[in-house]
Amino acid sequence: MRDVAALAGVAIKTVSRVMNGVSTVDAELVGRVRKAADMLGYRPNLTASSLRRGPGRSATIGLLLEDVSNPFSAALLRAVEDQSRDRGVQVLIGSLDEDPERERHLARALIDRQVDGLIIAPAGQDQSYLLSESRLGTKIVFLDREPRLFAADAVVSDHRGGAMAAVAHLLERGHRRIGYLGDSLSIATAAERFAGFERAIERHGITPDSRLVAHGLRTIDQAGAGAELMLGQPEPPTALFSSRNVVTIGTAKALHRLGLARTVALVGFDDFDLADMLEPGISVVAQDTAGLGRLAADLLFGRLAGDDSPPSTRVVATTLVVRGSGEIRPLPERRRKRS
Amino acid sequence: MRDVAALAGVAIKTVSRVMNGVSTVDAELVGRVRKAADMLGYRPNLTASSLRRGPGRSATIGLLLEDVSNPFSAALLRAVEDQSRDRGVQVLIGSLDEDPERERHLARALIDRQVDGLIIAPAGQDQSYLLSESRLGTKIVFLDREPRLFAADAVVSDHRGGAMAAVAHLLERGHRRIGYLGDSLSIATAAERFAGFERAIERHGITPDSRLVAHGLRTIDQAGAGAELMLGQPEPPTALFSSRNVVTIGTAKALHRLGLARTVALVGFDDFDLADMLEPGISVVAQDTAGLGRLAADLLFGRLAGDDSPPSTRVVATTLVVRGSGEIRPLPERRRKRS
DNA sequence: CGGGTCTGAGACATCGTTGTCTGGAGAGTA
DNA sequence: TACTCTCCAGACAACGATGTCTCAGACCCG
Repeated sequence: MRDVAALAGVAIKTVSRVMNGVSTVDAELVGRVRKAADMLGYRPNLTASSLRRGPGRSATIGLLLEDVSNPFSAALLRAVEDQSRDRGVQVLIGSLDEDPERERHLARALIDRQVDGLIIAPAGQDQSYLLSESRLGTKIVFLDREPRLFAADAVVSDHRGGAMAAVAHLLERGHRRIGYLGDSLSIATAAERFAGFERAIERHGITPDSRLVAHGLRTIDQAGAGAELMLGQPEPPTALFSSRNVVTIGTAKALHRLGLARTVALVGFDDFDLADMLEPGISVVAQDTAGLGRLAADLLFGRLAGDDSPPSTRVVATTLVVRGSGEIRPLPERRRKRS
Repeated sequence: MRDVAALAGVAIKTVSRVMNGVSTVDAELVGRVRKAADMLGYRPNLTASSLRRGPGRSATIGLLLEDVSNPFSAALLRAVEDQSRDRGVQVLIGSLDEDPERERHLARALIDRQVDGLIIAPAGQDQSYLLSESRLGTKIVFLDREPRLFAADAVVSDHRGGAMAAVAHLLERGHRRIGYLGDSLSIATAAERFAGFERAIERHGITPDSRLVAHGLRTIDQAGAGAELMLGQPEPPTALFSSRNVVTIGTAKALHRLGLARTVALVGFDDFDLADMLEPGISVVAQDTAGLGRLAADLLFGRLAGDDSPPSTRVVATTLVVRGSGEIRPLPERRRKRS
């Protein structure tokens, strides 16, 4: 910058004015400075710029997700990136892998890099550590899961409502023994979905049966094993609700292995690629991933633009996608027993 | 920092030394400073630090991929992130969507933010613009595709060799009319894969037939339409090679629609989730995505650590994954004509 | 023709750190 | 005891940019 100023024969400050498009600069000087900058290949140093300008001006935000290589997180990332691109904002990312320790660590690392804002899909049960961290002015928005012990905007899917809709769909088709397969209850979204499952069957006057509930399924293989176990019982379920796409896939594989893919109904939470290509197609409750990411980014940029209304949580609706597996009806009692 | 120094009764510089773990500080002072920093909730400003330290010390790198929400890119991202995490380095990301303009724009934006290094899966045909950009010391490594008109390290899959292996696999099963379905030839990797396809069939003494070649397929639907068109010809292919996972999926769908899934063989380039759950399972040439990402990150960190050997390209082997669709044999000539 | 207003460019200080240099205190040696 | 050497903390300047203030000159009006 000093060199540009020297070459153009003006003060450093004038170069700064030109680069920032300040209108009170003489047209001839603008031309001289531009030319000098081009000749020298000058590029402004945004690090220095954001240091001087102070908080909230680095044009960089942070995004912490469960795992950027998982399709759900990847879709959120892409939506946030698209909203940021229009504003010239860059995105720093991190994967948490359900590790609360890593959540704290990465949130700090990003705040230390002076991100203007942070969007977090939290792994832990307690975000109070952000109280001190956010004092420097970093704006924070939560995505997919609400914060605990910390007040901030959040954007979440209607986990409970979506789960209720899925289970109601099975109940309407005559199922009474519906199995639940899901991830650990310590994950807030899994707990919400399970709550929706319970509420739906209780509304139908059905008593929950602990033999038809499996928690803690984290991988395709675990889910498959869990499903086989549940279906191998004396009085197996006639329909299954799985609370997560990994679990849905594992369950679908198990049904295929057991030859029950056209006999036992299945509705999963979370859509996934190729769900429509399996036989039968897998019915799911789909989240509006693009909408979630977009809304979270919009809220964050709103805060950065000065919005200081009280924090609120936005709930985004889910959609039931009918593809075949969820529309299978239960076999009449006698035939099922005979088989 | 000033406040910490005041509270601990030492000079600012001593606080700096303590925070950076310089060993020549008296143990008692270290204790005092630590305590004061904790009390005030002091966090160092890495922006200022990297400004003062100069280039190559921001502990941030940039990663430009085709589209972070596509599983291939997402897997690369995750691998790079994992390598970076161990070194306390954060990752800025960007999606290029095959747009050379955006590639230049984002590369600049990241360099302006003083990233220490940049890993790029380039969209354009010409990376010479980086000559001037990289003068400030940013190290650059290419991933998935080699640079043009710019010398730098690159890590790529063996696109040509993998395609040849896939086609050879079909030839070994007796196929002579093998169709090619792929993305635009202007994409370097697609061109390489097509070259592998051509080489393999020519080695077998088969003359390429332009009716069995379709380029420019970018979406699942386009691929499906392309496959239907090719299979509807008077002398349709008995086997298909698709050069990309999106195309493979579209093609598989088309085969299902036409009832040919168990008649026409299919091998795709790129693995994808659930390829093993379809009927038949889809045989593919799989890339070692984790290995590609890891190697690119390692090369970059090597450069940042001072390695200044001449740039080189590393080629990572592919693996043929047998699942059923690629092992279908051609129907005897008479039966095929009759059907 | 003089005083006041307005426009636009430069000097200066500053953002939060860290590299370099200086200097004082303590230890070891002759 | 005096001198040198070592060790460690502090003063200072600088990284690259920008907010604030000042001031020179053009312009206008009475």
